Amino acid sequence: MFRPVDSKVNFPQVEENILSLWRNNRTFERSVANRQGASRFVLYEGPPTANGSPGIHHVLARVFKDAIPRYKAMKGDYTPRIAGWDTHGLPIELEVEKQLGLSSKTDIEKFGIDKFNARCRESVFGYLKEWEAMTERIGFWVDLKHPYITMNNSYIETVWWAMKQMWDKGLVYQGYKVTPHCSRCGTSLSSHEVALGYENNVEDPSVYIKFKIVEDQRCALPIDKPTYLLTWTTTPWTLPGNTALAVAADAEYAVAEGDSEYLILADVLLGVVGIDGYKVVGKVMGRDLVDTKYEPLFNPHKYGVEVRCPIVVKDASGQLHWEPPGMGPPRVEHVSDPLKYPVIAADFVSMEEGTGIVHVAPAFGEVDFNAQFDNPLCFVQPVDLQGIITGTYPFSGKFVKEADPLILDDLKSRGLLFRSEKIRHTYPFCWRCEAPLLYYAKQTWYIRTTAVKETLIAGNDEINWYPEHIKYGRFGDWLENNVDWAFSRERYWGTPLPIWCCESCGELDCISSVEELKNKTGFSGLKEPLDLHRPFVDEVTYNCPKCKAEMRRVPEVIDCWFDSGAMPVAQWHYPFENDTLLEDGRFPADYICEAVDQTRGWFYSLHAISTLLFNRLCFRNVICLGHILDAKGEKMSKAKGNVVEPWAVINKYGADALRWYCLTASPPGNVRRFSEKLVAEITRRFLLTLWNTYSFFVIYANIDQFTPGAEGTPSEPSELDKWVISELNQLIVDVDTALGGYNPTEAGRKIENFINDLSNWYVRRSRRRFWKSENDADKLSAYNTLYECLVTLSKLLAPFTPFLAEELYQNLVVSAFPEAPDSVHMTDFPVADKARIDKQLATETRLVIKISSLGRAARSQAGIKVRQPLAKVMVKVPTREQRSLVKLEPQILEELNVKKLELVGSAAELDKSGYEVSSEGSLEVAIPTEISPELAAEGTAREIVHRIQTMRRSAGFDIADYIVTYYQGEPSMKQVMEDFADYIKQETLSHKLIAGVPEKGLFRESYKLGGYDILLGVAKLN
RNA sequence: GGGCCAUUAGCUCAGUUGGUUAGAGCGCAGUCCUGAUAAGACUGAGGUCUCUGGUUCGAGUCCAGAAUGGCCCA
Repeated sequence: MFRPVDSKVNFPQVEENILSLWRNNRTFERSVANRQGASRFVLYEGPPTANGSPGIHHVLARVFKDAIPRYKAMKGDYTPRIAGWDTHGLPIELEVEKQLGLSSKTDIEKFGIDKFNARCRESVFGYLKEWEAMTERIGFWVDLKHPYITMNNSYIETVWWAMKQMWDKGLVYQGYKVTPHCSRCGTSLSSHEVALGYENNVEDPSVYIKFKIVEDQRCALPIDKPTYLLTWTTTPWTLPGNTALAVAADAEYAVAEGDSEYLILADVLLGVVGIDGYKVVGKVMGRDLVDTKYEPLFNPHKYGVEVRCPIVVKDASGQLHWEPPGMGPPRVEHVSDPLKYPVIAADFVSMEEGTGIVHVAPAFGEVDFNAQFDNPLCFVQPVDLQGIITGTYPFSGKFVKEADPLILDDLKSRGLLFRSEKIRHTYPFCWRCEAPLLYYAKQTWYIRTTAVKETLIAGNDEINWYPEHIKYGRFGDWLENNVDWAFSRERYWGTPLPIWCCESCGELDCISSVEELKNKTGFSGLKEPLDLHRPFVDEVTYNCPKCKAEMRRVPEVIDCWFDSGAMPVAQWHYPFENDTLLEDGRFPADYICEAVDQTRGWFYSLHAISTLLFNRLCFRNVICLGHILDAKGEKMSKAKGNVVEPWAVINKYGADALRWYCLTASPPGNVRRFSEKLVAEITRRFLLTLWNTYSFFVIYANIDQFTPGAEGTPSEPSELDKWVISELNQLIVDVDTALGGYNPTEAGRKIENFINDLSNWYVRRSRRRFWKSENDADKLSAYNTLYECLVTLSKLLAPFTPFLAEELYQNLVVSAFPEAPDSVHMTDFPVADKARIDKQLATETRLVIKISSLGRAARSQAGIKVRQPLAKVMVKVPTREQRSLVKLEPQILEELNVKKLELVGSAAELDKSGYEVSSEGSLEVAIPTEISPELAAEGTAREIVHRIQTMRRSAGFDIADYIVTYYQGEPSMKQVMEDFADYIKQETLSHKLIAGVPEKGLFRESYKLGGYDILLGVAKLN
């Protein structure tokens, strides 16, 4: 006996039961352990940034992370899966700042870095609990008891080791980077924070400035009047930092003559700028303006500001680098007056706004800054980190925005301001304090990833990307445009940069382990218990190996992307432990899966770090997921209130419904719109269809005491059985192939189609076989067949809907075979028996289904219900398909409720009157519309059976209860009851049919059938 | 400003190497079937396959450009 199954099911409840079964039996651990010794399949879990509750997009990723290893485990691989948590980083700091009401770095330092970091540590743990609960509930099997945690000392120590490897290879250097900087908070902002603070309709100056040419190299400009290059800017305060002007080489520039001067600007922008009173007297190509020299607007020598002249050099690998790329203070070279700045060519010059000549200030803009790599430029920084103008300008000491009008006044007085207007545009502000952000070049630590660029690109060739376009698209492009990794952050809660610097001579030293640190001469300051975070490691000092002065740690921490990218080694505390890691199969990963934003995040940091450290690939296969939007296609955000809460969905529909949605609803790489409706639809269309088939099987198998695998009556598979078994084996092939190719979506869709066919054709056409009273070979075959389908399905579904699969398996297999593995997740993945795949039978059955469909359409057109038997159905099919039809004739006769099938050769035979025809393509199906009295009587009998069946159900009888049926009606009704007595008794499990008024108190109903009245009553037999 | 992806019915998605009349599910209207079914069948309404060019005997499919949306980077 199988445990009885109610057709009314509460999936969340079923899942909770399975969860406790797994918990009690330690099923996950055992499903891994029982494959020990087999070849390893490695999943790297990209550690979620534990700075908030898990959202629906996290569920999506975790479901994809789960499905593939479950499949591989069933295929026989050893698949330990380790959880991980990303615990460092700015998002966590910001959350704590908010909790504590702090708003700047000064605030944090006043509060105390030790106390601040302690709060960060606490805050992270709060979220881990929630993540663990979610992870377990959605059935993501991963070892949560032994996770790697990026803030652990052992993890940090490996990150230090990794850093030192790169240091020793000469890949770490200090350089400059332009970052969005908040002058009030005294810190850079991450791009994410910048995105929070954009404001539209900000009023700013829109000014045209003239730069006077002092040396004309190539284009023979007129010399009778001064000549000016006309530029446009919205940030006048950056003008003192100007050291170059950029033009587009291929664009045409106009030389316009005015009363006392010539102006040069892009020809196509003449109309936009508007230069009334000037006359175009010549044209010059941008490339011919290059190397023209002009006079600084504000000569830094004159205003006490340093001029730095970085030098571009070629390194050993042929790469160009801006000097100083190494350690130590930036090189300063004396440049004597007269100071002249150059015109350069650049591809960022826009021909859509401005003048086609772009003001370049390397201290203040990223493109400006990067222009130095192509051209030797001076570097002038007249603004400090508080946003105050330095030097001795007339506007020194002012905040940059306040200096704007003073700068313009000064230029105007010197005749260099061509025009001054206002503009409204979008500009970023600090989301915390609303100060305008300044793009500002600051010193930063870099990893020279460009040194291994070619290896990074070559390594990518070996990675399988799903979807494929990421490989040479988003990821490949990213690698092609590789720039050195700016990996330091001026923050508190992160892996401290393990670099110590001599206070006196500037000597730098990179530390690779705690042990190494402790062995330094003059070492002191390390407290127990050991905590490798700030401020504790900041206390550690030792003697400079060169000058014996004190070595102190540099203040920065490491970008948390470096933490997570180091997980292949750091999770194992390599090389301090697990030193065989690289050879024993634990590296690289076979599979990783994250969303598409990780191309520049984790996908890159993994790839880069493993290439830098080992010159090896880090992952072989990667599924790259698209983002989830709300039902309207809008981004989910707390502010909009359109965030889907995963718990709500899971508690209502269950984890399997959500999992199935994630895996099959749309291609994984696409953006998807999520709505609860779609999960509800999956429950109805897929899960309930399967459940009903399962519950149907259990109900009848228990009535008939079917025992799977029992000896006895030999079963004789019908054509229907052979067909569904053929489809089942084909399904195994398809699902296996798709999952092997990292395509759960296609695999799932195939399963969905099969379950539809199983329920809506196999079971529908087989119902009578289960229902009939004889226990013959045909019935046994039906049971065996449906049983095989359901058991195989439970295994095929295990990676997708692990709960439902387990429920089926426990009831259908474990209960009947005590020696079987005690979980579906410990079984072997089904192997197709290709001998049982009959492609011809599949095609033939498709044809039968099609003909049945056309037959029903013809009935519908004629207005004759299926319950009314008809004499025949006439079918026109191509000759070669006629034989198939004869073989499968019984299926058509029963489905269409007709007495015989007639094959005809031409349409003319069908097209006579008295017939209703329905056709599609070359297929034509016709039914006679005439109903003989005999057929009508039989139809009435079936109608009566149907009514009695409905009454049985309404009366609440059990399916197997025997009853007595009473009837009273007009003579024709009575006649039918008598003529079809055996049939009616058999179909309705009526022990007797009694003519007479049904007793009062019985369940009774009166009907009008074909114009005649009949009163029916049913009573349960004791 | 650059790159990648998407755009097929009201909604969610299929649509193979270019080849009959572009499909499914949901939703809507109606009819039917049903002692497994919260289901199913049939019919109907609903498509300029985002647009514009091009290649071809033939384009939803290939090419070019544009629009809209999303993501990433500036």
